[in-house]
Amino acid sequence: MGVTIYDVAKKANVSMATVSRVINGNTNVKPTTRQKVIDAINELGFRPNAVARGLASRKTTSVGVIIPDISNLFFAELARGIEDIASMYKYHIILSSSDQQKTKELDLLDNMLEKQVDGVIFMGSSVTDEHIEAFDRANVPVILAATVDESQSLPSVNIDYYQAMKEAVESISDDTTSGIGFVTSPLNAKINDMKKQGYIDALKERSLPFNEESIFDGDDSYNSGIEAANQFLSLSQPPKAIIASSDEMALGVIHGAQDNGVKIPEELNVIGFDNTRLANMVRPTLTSVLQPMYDIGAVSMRLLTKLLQGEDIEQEQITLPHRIVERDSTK
Amino acid sequence: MGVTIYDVAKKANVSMATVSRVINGNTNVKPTTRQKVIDAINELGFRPNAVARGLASRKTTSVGVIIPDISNLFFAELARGIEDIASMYKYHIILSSSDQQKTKELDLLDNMLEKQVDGVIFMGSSVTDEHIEAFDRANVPVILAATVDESQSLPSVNIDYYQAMKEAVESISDDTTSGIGFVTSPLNAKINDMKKQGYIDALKERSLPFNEESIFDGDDSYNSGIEAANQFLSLSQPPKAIIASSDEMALGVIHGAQDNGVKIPEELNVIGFDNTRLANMVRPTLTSVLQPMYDIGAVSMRLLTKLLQGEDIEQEQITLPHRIVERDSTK
DNA sequence: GTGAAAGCGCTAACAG
DNA sequence: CTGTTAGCGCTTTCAC
Repeated sequence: MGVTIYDVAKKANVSMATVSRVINGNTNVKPTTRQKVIDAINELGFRPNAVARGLASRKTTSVGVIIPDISNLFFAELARGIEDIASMYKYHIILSSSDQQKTKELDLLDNMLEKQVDGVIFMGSSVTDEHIEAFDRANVPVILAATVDESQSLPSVNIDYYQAMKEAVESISDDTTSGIGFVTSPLNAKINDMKKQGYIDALKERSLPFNEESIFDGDDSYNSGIEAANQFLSLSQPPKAIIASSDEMALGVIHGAQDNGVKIPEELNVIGFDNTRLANMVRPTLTSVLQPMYDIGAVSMRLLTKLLQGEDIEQEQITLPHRIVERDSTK
Repeated sequence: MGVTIYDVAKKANVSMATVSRVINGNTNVKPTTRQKVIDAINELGFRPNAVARGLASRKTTSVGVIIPDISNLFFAELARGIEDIASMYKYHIILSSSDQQKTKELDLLDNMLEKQVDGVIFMGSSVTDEHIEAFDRANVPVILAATVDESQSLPSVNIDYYQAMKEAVESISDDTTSGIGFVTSPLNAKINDMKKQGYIDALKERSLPFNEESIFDGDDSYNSGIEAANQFLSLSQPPKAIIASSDEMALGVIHGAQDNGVKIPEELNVIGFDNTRLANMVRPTLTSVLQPMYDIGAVSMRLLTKLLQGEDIEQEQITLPHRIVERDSTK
């Protein structure tokens, strides 16, 4: 560029300190002086250099966001939540996808810290001791969004996955004979484990059958939902309901079942997870466990701003409400 | 933090200049010295400060990305392409959603420039003179991704929207009596105009009827697709085919038609645009115009790295290939 | 092959 | 209310 705070100072016949004050909205400047400076800024087309400011102030007003995959609907929605609040508080987002690979996650964190981000929002499948160590060394606040850490030592924003899943199972109408299938995935391993536990406990409470065949390990894709349906329907005693840990897999289940001539919901109930826009884009429409992705992102970022600005925090581990949105794929 | 290049220098008994050389892989350092420095770096847990480096070198290795809406499947995919190439070349991404509002776009650009980004990738609905001016003042390269600018003065990456749409119309089987409907949206106005022109020209060539009723102005949402279907089917002479400018709207069209008891593709052909994952998640599966979103992002970023590193550019306005992926919603 | 020194553009005491 | 003066941590000539 070229034009600096110093050029502005000269043009306005003041010191650079005064220019700095004007730029930063410091009130201790006489209105006339302020105006002189503002005029000079406009005439010169001066644009403050945030890098220099960052070096001097040790604050960059940018936060790092480590996300598994930005092209995934679920995370993209979450990212939007983060972003909206960030821009509301004048922060910038440095965004990187990790594909949930630990080395990549750790590398990204390091790179972001080199860039002197003021804080980090982390989304990942599991939080290992190595992660915790790295977060500690970071010296800036790190928030977990839609990510659980068993040690509970980090600020985080989640829903109660265990309970949500349990309710999903309970929402299925009574019929004590046949079982309920569950389609899981390795993505977000920790969270899916919690869902699985909720699923198992709920079955137990209802004295419904459970065995290894009750669970299908998908990969979070539509196609693995189709495979799951085929698998379940080929059992000697097919389940009367299938719950998938993502909407996309649930859509696959619906279509897979329909391709087998199974009527939904009459012969098979299907429940998805996340209540993404997809839930409305299928016939029958999909009953799904609403997980407020956007809000998780927004609340995470808000929490981070509080941490950054030294505001009081009542609660560092936040649990947002979930709810089952009933549509036509059940009952 | 605390530990600086200076601490490392002291510990290794060299000058900070030498440490700097080691960090930057400068070859003019004696191997033994280099090793001493590296040891010191590790012992101290030194992490270079990219902000200071940015100030001194006037390069930040970060690029700004202005995107309409990161939670939109189409753009999210594009963003992933940008990101993958960026990280391959050690650049960071500063990402912000503009909602295609001009003021926001311009503001974001300004903010990013203050942060001294080395370049910008811009996605937006239309490129006005004001945009061009702002891009000029930027003093860093700006690339348009999936965004057309009539003046053709900026580097850009797109497909041939006009031609793609024309081919979509041509792909519909002959039947000279009834017309073909088009569902458009204000999003990406410029691009949709080109599609519209391709649509109109193709109709003309096939001597198919065209009037105002042939076009439905949607809003890019699933629901507006449903409305479009209702609207078209209520015409005295309903079209025998409907093309939507996005897959999500096309899905709406399919379901809207099916809800009216219309059989697809027997009674109505439907074609979407973008060939997103959605195209496989409907019954019947959706024929769609493949637009390589990921590639558009990747190629844009690659182009930017070339510009940034002074590599030779053969072509600044890149047109990527498109293609119609036929599925069960047509013929 | 290595060191000294001068900035990069701005913030932040500290005076006055 | 305003100016002076140090840095922030690193890169980059220019010497030696």
